[in-house]
Amino acid sequence: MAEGHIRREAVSDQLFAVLRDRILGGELPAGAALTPERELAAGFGVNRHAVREAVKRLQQARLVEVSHGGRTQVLDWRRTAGLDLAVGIAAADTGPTVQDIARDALEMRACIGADAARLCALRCSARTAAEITAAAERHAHTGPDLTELDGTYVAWWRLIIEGSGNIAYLLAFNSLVDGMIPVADVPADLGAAEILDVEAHRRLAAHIAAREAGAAEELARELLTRSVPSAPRGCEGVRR
Amino acid sequence: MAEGHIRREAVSDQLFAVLRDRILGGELPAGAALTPERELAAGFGVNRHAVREAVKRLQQARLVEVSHGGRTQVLDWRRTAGLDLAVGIAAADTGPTVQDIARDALEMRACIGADAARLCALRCSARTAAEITAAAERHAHTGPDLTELDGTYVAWWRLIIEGSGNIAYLLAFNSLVDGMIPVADVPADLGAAEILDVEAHRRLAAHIAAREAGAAEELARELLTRSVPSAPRGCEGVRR
DNA sequence: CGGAAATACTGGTCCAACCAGTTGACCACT
DNA sequence: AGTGGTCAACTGGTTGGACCAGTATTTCCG
Repeated sequence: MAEGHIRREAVSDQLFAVLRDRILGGELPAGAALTPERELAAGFGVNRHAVREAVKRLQQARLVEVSHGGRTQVLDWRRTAGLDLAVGIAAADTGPTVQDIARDALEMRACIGADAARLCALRCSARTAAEITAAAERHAHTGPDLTELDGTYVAWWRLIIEGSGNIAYLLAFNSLVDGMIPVADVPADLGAAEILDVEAHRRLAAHIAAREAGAAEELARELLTRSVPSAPRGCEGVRR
Repeated sequence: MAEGHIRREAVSDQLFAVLRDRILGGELPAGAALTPERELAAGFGVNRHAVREAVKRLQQARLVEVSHGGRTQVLDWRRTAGLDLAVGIAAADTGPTVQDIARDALEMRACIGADAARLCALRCSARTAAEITAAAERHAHTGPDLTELDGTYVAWWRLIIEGSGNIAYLLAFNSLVDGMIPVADVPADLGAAEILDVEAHRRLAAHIAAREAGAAEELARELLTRSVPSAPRGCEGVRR
């Protein structure tokens, strides 16, 4: 069972990744016309249906605009693409580095997590508050395995986000968790001070149970910003 | 030309919407097996490729998990789906109402917008700060047309978000703007006090230009929370 | 020259296979 | 009885070709 699973990636998935990276990398600039499906199929030596599946995904990611009969146009991803694309941007070799994206995601996590803690203290049921307390305790007694710890930690935060009653936060949380899996190094490096601080988790759970919204928000923000590198990055924000 | 253009939605798009709503509506619970592609094609009277394109989109939205040879499994969207799905959730007749989603999105907008204003004051270039000031002025002199006003207002906020240098914020902003278009009623109702307060926009731009991060954050939060209904919604947060 | 018709694209859909994995029933062997 | 292998019947993945439905371009007539 030690053997790694030999996963053969589907053709349309590979194609999607290639086209996505071309767009995010600037090789296909906004406004340009995407190569026609038939040409792409011929060029990559695959069937047109596979190309169509890939293009359909580009369309859903709002990276292109497809018009029946006309040409498929490349959109400006900075203006249209959604949060689910963060992982793809990191994958593209051009533009922001993985570290940049990771920092941004951590910043967003702190911002949303703090507000979710506040809302959770305001709105969650007593039962949910008890669950959060129990989960904090469970996390405190989790073995030294870092992967396992990370799992219980994420599960704990999920409870808080769910308790906030804000579905947008929940979905954004999903996007961040899912997108940061391939960038798992960062939490391992900087997150120890956050994940291992059992006492802070207990206190945050207590704040929520006591309905102390302000204190919960403050503590959550402090806890979540420990992992955010306060790097003096380039002055002009979003770079290409 | 008076006839409204009869836009024939693509078959795969309709199919995607139907399956998505079935999943979000709970008709296809998490863990259940999706009907095989061939059966779906036969049942809907369409070609299997159209079904495949729809399923591929479900997969990208992380609503299902497809395994070659095995059955396609329905996932728990509350644990996997990303922010781009917010609009779909509102469309499903079961679960949260459109008002719920709108409130959540407005809350998230306030949370991110405030932090983006803070970061923008800290990190944006002088040129960007000048652009933000100019855009605020431009917005102040925009005609009484509400749609037009909304456009300049969104454009102004986009500058601030971009100036924050956080790509995650930018993408989430895109998701929110894009997702709230079909729910445009809410801003029209409650957003007047926010959109029309030209003076506050000028002050916020000035705070950013003066690098007063704290003041910028505070004002942005106050401005953005005007539209958030402080409704005493159900106690237990995320409902099905 | 202007505008309508013909033409050459592009994406959208369909049919009919076949390849490639998974599953489970069945049977032979230990 | 339990174990292991074989095989048939699913499942999704891919291919080819054909045709429909819109759009863009060219052509050609008035």
